[in-house]
Amino acid sequence: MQRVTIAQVAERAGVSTATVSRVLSRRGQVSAAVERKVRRAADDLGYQVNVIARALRNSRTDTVGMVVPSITNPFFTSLVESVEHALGKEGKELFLCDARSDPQIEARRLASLAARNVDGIIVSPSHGVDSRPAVQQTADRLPLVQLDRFVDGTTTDWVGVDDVAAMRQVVDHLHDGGARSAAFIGSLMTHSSTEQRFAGFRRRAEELNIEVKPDQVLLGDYSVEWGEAAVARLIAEGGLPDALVCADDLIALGVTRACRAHGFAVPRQVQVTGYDDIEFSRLTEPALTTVHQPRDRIAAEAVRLLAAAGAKDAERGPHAHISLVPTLVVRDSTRATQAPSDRI
Amino acid sequence: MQRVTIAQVAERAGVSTATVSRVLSRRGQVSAAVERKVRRAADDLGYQVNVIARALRNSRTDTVGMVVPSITNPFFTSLVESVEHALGKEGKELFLCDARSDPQIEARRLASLAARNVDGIIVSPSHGVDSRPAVQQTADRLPLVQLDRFVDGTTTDWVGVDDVAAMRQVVDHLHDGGARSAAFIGSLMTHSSTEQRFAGFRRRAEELNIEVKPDQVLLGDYSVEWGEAAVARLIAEGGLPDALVCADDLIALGVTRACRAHGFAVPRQVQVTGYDDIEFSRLTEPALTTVHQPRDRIAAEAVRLLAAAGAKDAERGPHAHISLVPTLVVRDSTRATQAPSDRI
DNA sequence: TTGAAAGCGCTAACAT
DNA sequence: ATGTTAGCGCTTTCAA
Repeated sequence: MQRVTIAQVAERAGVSTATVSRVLSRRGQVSAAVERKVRRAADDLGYQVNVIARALRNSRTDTVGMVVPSITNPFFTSLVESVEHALGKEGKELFLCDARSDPQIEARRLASLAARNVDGIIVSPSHGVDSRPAVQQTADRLPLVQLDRFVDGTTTDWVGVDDVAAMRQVVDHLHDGGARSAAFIGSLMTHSSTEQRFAGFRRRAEELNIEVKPDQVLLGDYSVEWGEAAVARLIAEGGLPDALVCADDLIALGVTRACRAHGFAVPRQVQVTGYDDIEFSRLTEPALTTVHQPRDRIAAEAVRLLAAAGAKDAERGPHAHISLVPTLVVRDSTRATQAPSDRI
Repeated sequence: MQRVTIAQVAERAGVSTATVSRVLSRRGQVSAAVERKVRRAADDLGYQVNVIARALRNSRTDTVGMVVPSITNPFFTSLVESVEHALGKEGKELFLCDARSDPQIEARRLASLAARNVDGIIVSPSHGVDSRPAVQQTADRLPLVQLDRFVDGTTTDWVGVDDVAAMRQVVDHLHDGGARSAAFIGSLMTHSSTEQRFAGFRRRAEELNIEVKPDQVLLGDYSVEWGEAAVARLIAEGGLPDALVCADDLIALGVTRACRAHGFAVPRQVQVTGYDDIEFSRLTEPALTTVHQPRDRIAAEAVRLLAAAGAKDAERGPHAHISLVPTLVVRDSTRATQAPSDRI
């Protein structure tokens, strides 16, 4: 149970602690013979570095913190997986925190990560406004990249997708399938993703003369339950439009299910689209047409930005906003494109 | 960017670092006046403890490590959520690692957690045999609890559900619905969950005279894809039995989907059951009958065991195996019970 | 009640 | 090429 220290290794190998350190952290010159002795002794004793002590000394932990709104949302878990993978290549580890969509918990997590001396933080903020103080404060102390969502009025690096361009593709596709009216089902406008997605949706719908009734813009949260509830409400208030555009796949899953439950055929009577392309989106009946986010790419860019920020350190350069273009994945919840009509 | 240290707070408050420490870690006696001065100074400077330094000194981190086979499996993420919640009440944080179902990665994660001086480790081992050395070695150094799955031949605390009892309920229910033949679709027998679940399934099937053809026990992995592939294989090799019993919900999701795709009505022609009760299990068409695992309870017990192990420290008491009884959640993928036949 | 000082395990000057 | 030593920021004796 007693931890083996560098001093014990040094004693056993008959050298100084400095030499052991040099060997084990592969810095500085050591003769082959001594190196062998040291490694031998370390193995015999089952030595393991004390990362804590090393971190205190180096003020570097080779650890990156990540905070996501919900660890049970498959989009975020797959994003986490991508980030962990990208970090692995740099020899860094990930410290993952779940904010439970609560800016207060989020603030605590951020503070705690900072106190742990993580080398940088990747955060997908829970709230477009309320997350600001904590995110900004954290960004002032150490490298921070916002992922997917961002907080209003903060100046930090950001990586995500071009929601407006994505929604343009979605609306075009629905229009090709014959949709002339549509509803939007999203979360409250409490974070940038919904805002952007809605803006993109609305703009393109207008351009294509697709009718969007004001009371057919329904805002709740990113959950299956909300998707189900929204459809019930639409039906109660006068029926469904040609298409239901959802701000994420969880909502779309609930929407699809509710449509079928209420006897509406998807996509024959009503087309449905999601966003994110989580694994389960292909499993529902019918499989969901959705927007695929290039997670690996997003993760790679985030890690790169973090590394860059860590390097320059003192001088805070201008911040980067990297937005990648997502692709539309057409499955069975929308109507097959019949010879796309000419559009301007 | 410069971190505020206890020394700066001490200077500003006009006291010694020892006093500051006493105030901030609320140990030892300090006069009210001095306490106020110190808190004031700390606030002014925006002081935050350096968890690293504290950990080095105390050799306690108030952090628990958790290693799961796959962070994209919703069962594990919801388990993680429960664990994090339970730990929060103890003022501890969670360091989460994904082993990607690979014992080698798992071993690295465990070593890295140990090196980080976590106070304890919760692990759901990736492999029933290959995970042994790393798990055992780690358990020798610090408090460790296995969750859900366990490694063959290790002696550590364990918390999970009674798979055999659960499968008994499943088989009884299917039998009530008229099933007289069944197939089992699981992962390779590389971890305890499948083993136990299969054992429970087989025993009860025998007792009830339900036919299980040897070539209708199909083993792959815990994934939707495998569920789909398994059904294709069954159909190719002579058709489906009355019931398809799956070792987890992901498999069952794939199985259900494949059945429908091949034109088999669920549950009219073939009944399907899952295991875990992940959120998505109620979303498929038809919603899945499955075994609900009491995650919060499992998490709470695990945290309790860890705390206990951390306390006694020196003397390693006997290890606890806590198995909770899960409940069957009947949905639409099995036939409604018509007046249960008398069983012995 | 408060302060001085040692030391947790490690690394990096600096010295040899 | 190797050793000596100071010190990262904190807590905790021990003295006063």
